Amino acid sequence: MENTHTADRYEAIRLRNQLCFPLYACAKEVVRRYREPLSPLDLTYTQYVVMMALWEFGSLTEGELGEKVRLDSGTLAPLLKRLEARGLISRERLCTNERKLLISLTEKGEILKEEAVHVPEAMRDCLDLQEEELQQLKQLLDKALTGMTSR
Amino acid sequence: MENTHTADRYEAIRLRNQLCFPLYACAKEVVRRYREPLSPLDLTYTQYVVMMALWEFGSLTEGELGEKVRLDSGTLAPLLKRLEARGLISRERLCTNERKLLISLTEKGEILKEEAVHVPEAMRDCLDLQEEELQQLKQLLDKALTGMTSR
DNA sequence: CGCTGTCTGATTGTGCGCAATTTATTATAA
DNA sequence: TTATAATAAATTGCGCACAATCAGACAGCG
Repeated sequence: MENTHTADRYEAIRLRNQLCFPLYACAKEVVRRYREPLSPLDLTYTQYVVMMALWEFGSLTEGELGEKVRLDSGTLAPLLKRLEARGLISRERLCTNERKLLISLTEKGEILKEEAVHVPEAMRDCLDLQEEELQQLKQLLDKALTGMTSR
Repeated sequence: MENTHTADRYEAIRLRNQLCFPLYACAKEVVRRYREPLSPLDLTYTQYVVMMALWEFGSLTEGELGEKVRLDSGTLAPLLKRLEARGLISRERLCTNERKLLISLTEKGEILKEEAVHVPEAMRDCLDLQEEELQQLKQLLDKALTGMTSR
């Protein structure tokens, strides 16, 4: 027993035994593969996620938007300024509460949604997994994420 | 049919229907949670991954190391310089091929391995999943990663 | 009214992450 | 044996990502 323990002393810090490393590597690879289908829209993956939130939920304050896409103000503020500079969104203070910044789609931003519907098709076969495995993976990730949010 | 198609036109770009978003969000959250257990070692998650590769495989060229941890020279070069500046690794050109840069652990870097063995314990309950689910998740991610690498 | 504390974003600083380009070295081929 | 091509890192440029800090706005209380 002691022997086994000694032999396995470093087993837990082997790369191949990590769960988080493939998670981290897989996420990076997927984001990298979004680049091509997103290039006609001239959006990064993160910008695409932000736009999806706005397409789905309409106008949101920066805080609400940050919750949806899980980004803080340090990332979101400059990103939103870039989207505003391109005329895709507007940023305006609420008159009822000047602290809050309301993010809304411009017409140009709304129109971009039409091009965006083709992105998921282009990404369909990105992960070489069966339909059942994809669902299983999504379910596990959603569960993991929920578990981490509530703690 | 046409009706259904029209109604579901934007279904695929809803945040909640994305597979890649929870993957991306989950990976970020996990990396964030590594911060605390890694702070005694004064390593970022990426640096930890690089050190794991060196602890496991010994000396590697920058190129080989990059393959193991899936990082390119643009990320790796400055990261390795920071680790070298802290005395954890050495960087030296091979005399047989001056293009290649051999990365090796210093004694200090080797010693850090002893502290690192406690990191996985601290992260054990990070993901609120059953043992079986964790294995399933790892298996799916490994498969997805393999599938993306070979294409 | 003025004080105090909280709320909401903005800013700052450091470190990835990666495409694209550059530099230096080695291999090859005319 | 020079040209030429391939290789391996380094550098550049831009955009996240996030902790920490800052600043303005609001709410509530004396």
